Amino acid sequence: MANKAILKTRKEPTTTASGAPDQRSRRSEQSQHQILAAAEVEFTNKGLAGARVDEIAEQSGVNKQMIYYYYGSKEDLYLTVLERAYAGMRKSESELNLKGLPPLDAIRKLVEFKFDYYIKNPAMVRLLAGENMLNAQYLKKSSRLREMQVSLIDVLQSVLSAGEKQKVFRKGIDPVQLYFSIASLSYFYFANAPTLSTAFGRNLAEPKEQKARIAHAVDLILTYVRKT
Amino acid sequence: MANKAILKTRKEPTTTASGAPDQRSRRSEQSQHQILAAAEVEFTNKGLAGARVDEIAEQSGVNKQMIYYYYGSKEDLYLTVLERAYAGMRKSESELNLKGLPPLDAIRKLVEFKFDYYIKNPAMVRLLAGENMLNAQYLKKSSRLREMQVSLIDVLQSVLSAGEKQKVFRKGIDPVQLYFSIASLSYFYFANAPTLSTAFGRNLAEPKEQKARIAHAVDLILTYVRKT
Amino acid sequence: MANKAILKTRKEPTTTASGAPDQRSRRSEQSQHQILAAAEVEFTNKGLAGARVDEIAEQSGVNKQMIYYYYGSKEDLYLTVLERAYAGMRKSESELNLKGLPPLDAIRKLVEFKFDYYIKNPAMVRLLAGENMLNAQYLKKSSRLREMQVSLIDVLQSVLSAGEKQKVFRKGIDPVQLYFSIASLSYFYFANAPTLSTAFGRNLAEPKEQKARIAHAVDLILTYVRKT
Amino acid sequence: MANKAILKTRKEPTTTASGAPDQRSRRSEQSQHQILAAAEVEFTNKGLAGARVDEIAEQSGVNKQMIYYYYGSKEDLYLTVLERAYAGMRKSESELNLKGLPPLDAIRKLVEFKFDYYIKNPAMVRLLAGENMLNAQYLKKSSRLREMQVSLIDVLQSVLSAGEKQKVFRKGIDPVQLYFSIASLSYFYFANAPTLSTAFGRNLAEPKEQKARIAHAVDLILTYVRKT
DNA sequence: TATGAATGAGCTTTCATTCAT
DNA sequence: CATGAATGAAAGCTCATTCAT
Repeated sequence: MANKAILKTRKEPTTTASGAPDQRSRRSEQSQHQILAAAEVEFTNKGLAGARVDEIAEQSGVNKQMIYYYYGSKEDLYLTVLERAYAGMRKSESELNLKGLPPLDAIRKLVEFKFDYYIKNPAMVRLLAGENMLNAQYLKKSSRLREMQVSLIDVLQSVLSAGEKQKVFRKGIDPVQLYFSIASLSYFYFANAPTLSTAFGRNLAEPKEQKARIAHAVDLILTYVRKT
Repeated sequence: MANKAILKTRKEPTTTASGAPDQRSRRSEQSQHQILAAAEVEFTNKGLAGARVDEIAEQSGVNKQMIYYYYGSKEDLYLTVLERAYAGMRKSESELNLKGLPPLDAIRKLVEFKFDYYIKNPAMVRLLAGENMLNAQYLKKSSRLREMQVSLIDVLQSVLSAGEKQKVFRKGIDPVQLYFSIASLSYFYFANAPTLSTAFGRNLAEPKEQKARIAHAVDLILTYVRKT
Repeated sequence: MANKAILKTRKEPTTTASGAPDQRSRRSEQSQHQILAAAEVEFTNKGLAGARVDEIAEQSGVNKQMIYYYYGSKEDLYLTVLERAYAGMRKSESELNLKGLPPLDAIRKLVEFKFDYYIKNPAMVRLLAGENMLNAQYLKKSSRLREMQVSLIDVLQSVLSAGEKQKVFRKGIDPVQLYFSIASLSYFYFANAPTLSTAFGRNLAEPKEQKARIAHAVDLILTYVRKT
Repeated sequence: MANKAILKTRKEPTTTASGAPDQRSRRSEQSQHQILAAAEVEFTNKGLAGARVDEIAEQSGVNKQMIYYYYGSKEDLYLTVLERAYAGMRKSESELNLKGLPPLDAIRKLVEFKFDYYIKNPAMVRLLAGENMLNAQYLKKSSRLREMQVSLIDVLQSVLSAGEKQKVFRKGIDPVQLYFSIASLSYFYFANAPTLSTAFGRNLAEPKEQKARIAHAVDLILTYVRKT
């Protein structure tokens, strides 16, 4: 538990040391970074229950005890990995700048961005899947995670309003429902690639398959929002 | 491993005993059924790695050894649970009878069915999520699972052709892409309900939310297929 | 434990039913025989600790419970196998009829018999090895086994006396020591064949190797007893 | 399996640390040594199948997990015990220095050495017996064991040649056959002491019995090699 | 900070034995 | 006599965590 560890010995990870870090903290930062990198791989591949602390230690090249020194427990380490993954995604979303685009282009870009993000960050899909298997209990537990806004809804609302005003979009589109749909189309493809590839005898990881899928999704969404 | 167990002493589960089962086999069947029921709950809630054989034994009210007697190993039991879940879903799909309906109604029914199935069989979503985390390795391993056809594609193809002929559907819709989209919309909603509910501060498990979601999904898909 | 079982439900094995056995006892006898045959193989191959009751049941084609019905416990079954093996060997020894032969021929025959017996009854060697690993505890426990005389010592004594009288043997040969030596030469070769074959890169199970070995042993022993 | 463990996390036992071992490795070495000592007793007394890891842990006074930490598995631990026992015996054999002795003395010394070694290393006999029950499978598996030469054959060959040249030995003695005979006489006596003591009502472990036995064996072998 | 060693609870699985029919 | 089902103790092994330096 995160709480337990904090009450005991958990060192605040030296993520953003103000001023110039000396040699010691630089080495420390490197260790922490290596642990996180290995942990992300391990948790991503095997989930929280399936992940092994020994494996993370070995893969990171760092002594096992250091994991406890820096992160307190396996669960806390998992939480840190999860927080960073969410933070990275939120950051990318916030850098999208859809508002400046023509509404149709904005929607297209959003759909493509969603697919793109999972292609470039496959860990995210699996971390989400794992966290959902755990009923989002770590997401709920983390104050840092709870603070992260899903800013896209507001942006989407703006885009929809603009599109409506410009008479290119139909009226009354619920931004949350639309966002869910866009999220569904992108997430599902990557999260279920293993079973789908097996059941359909196609390799969904191939770029060609991915492009066709994205094109279809864009088509589907744009057809929906467009004023007929 | 299924193979290992079969090579040893695994009893063939008495699924379909020809003729009237006597008292003994009836009790045996009951034990097997109780094990399966408890196993489904456990694997669904915690995944393969997180599931505990002890817990399955306790919840099923059956001696732990019986699990090994009937199913050989934890992995084999998981595989059996997975096979049954898939079989149940395929069976439901095969009973859909979409071909007799007007094309638009058929598509609507298919979308609603997908949502409905997950509402009534929440285990399926989580088993799929878990199996995808394991890269579909058990799906690949099982010959029974590999044989199960995804019959819906053919049906969907027929419906699309009919709709096209009747000039109610647009031309050139890829049935697989459309099926993926329908599957995405339904699966995502349930698989990601925990994180979505947390992040959006809404309880997606509420019937009202579900109905709104289904309506949106139907709208999205029908708008797409309809000839404009 | 044999004692425990006898106090409870152990059926006296129907080994020698006086008069004509009816159908029931014939089937019973067959079951018992099949169990014993499979048990001998299992205990011979794996020793008492390594043997599996399940395996004996499967190999014998008899229900596992029958093993307990007839023999009480795994240990009792082992004891029965051991007793029968010893009895068979003692019987063969008693049928040797060395006394009628010229002393030198008698000794030669004894040596050859010892080798021969292990060739034809390889189980005996391994049962002896196993029982020695257990510090002969079952041999000690069994009254039937304790009663079995090693009649060969008396015979050997007679042969040595005769040889001495006929001036073909040296004087003062200790029959027990000589017997031990003969037993050593034969037993060792078979009991240690696996490690010897491996360490020396020769296959001691080959007839040619065996014949050479027997010839040497005969030579060794006869050279010893002969009057010079 | 040795391989499996090595592929995983088995620590290389710190047998010969170059340089001065610090306190930490000294404690580690002690733990490893205690485990080995207890394991030798357990495997010697009960064989591989009968031995209990719990018992080894308890007798060694070391946490059970340490056994897996240092040796990987029960089988690997057994293999290590076996390797060490063989290595010790081969080392003693190599230190015999028979070549400098008069041929008859050399043979006598060899016979006495064989008996002596088993008297001083009773574990060896039982480990050999156990390994033979397992068809020498660990002996075969171990590359270290396969490399250990049975140097005595060469030495024996030299001695026999010298004896022949000096006209004290008969011609044409096969060194391997002679070695087998010497090995038989010594091994059998100790390996079968439990059953022999029981069957003959004598306690073969008594020094007096042992001395008489050795004298007989020496007599037997020397009579054989001597030129008449 | 860093490391190897150690711990104890708990995990999956095995096995001899017994029950109930 | 015979059978499949059931039992409980214990086996080998794993794993997150902590100790000691």
